Amino acid sequence: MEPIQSEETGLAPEASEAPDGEVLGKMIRDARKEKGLTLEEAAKAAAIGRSTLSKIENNQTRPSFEIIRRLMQTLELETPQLFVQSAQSSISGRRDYTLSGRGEHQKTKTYDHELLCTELTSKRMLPYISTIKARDVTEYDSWVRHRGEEFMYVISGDLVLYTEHYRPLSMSAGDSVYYDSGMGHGCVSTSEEEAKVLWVSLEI
Amino acid sequence: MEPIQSEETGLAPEASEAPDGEVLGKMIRDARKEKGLTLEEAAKAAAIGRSTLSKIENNQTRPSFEIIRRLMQTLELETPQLFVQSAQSSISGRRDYTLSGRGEHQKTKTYDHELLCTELTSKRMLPYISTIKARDVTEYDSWVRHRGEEFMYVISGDLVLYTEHYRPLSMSAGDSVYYDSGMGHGCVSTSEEEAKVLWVSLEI
DNA sequence: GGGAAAAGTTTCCTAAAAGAACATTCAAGG
DNA sequence: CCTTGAATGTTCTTTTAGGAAACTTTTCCC
Repeated sequence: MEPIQSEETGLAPEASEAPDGEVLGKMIRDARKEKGLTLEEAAKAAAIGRSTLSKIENNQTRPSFEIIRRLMQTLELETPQLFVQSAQSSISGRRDYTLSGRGEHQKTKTYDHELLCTELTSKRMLPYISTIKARDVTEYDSWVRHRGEEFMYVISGDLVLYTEHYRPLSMSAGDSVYYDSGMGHGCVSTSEEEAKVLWVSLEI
Repeated sequence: MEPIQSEETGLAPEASEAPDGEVLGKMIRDARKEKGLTLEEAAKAAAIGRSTLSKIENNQTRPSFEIIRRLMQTLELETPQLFVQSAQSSISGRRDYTLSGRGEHQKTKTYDHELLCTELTSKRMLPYISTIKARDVTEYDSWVRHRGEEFMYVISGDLVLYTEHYRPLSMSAGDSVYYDSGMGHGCVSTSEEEAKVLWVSLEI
């Protein structure tokens, strides 16, 4: 149901593998369920038809931008999510290497929360993996805060990222976040087992 | 042009004073002009019709979400802008936080590269996941090279990282490397299945 | 279980978006 | 001026979204 290509442009819709085909509907349904709303309640709140919402959730239609906008407000969805697509993964063991100048790459011992590179002074980004114990915060009672930007990727487990300015964000394996690390933040593992997270931090 | 209310819901569309009515079109036109594209070029790049784009820019239509998504990619528009009511476009506000949670990531036109964040302009690091097809190089025939640093983490699969100055490096799930991306580099998947790699790139 | 009520899905129809073709405007040269 | 070609705007047609209502499924009491 997508051959939306134009004769005029002659372009295939390659540039458009997006939330639509698969995940958009699920995303919205999840958000609705999470708020404990029925189709009717949600539809009413967003001022759209019940059937329309149903079709959207089942990916049976390509909603208009306007409709999506209303749903976003109603379900309090974060915008970027909608434009983004899925990836998932699982990992096993790990070794790390650091390639720097010219010469050899060296192996760093990686235990549990460990740096993923050596020769820090020559690098601007700081990659490391953290293991977050079940139901335990990474850093206690206060926000972690350091001028710069940070990218986080959940390798395994489930966790919640708390931030100073936003609602808590539930994440699981394969999810990622990019945020301003000057904003207070912290994690709690919500899975039974511990969660593994890859961080790449960039100081200003 | 707004009586979009439903008999069923009986709700007025109050909850929706958004970019549509006035600014959406302007926003898009501005973005296009800024990139120095003509209607035709932009439309082609976004795989939509020229006339459609014209109508959108003149607010003569309520584009579908899909269409907006493509335009966003093409024009590299910031997502939130589109949803923010602000009739006035002072987007200056802070923008920390790009979620790509719940397993959704934006896919870029770069075939199997999936960007893990949006609003690129506001970020210094560029995180993305690449799927490397079995026995296929990521980038063909020549080294990839771009001033800056790069961190790579193997999510799944086996691969070999070839670099200009070093011996090929075999890596598998969980391994990571940090290197100067100014040095030519490229990957080949050595596993039967495709390999998934997480990259975080930092330009100088 | 059986029957109601609620939740969700599908159908049908109307209104509107998307694309192609046609029309217009605009900028340069002659 | 008056072309000429590029860029944008408008008209026309086809396709599809969106809503109401009919229909199906699920839930949950009795």
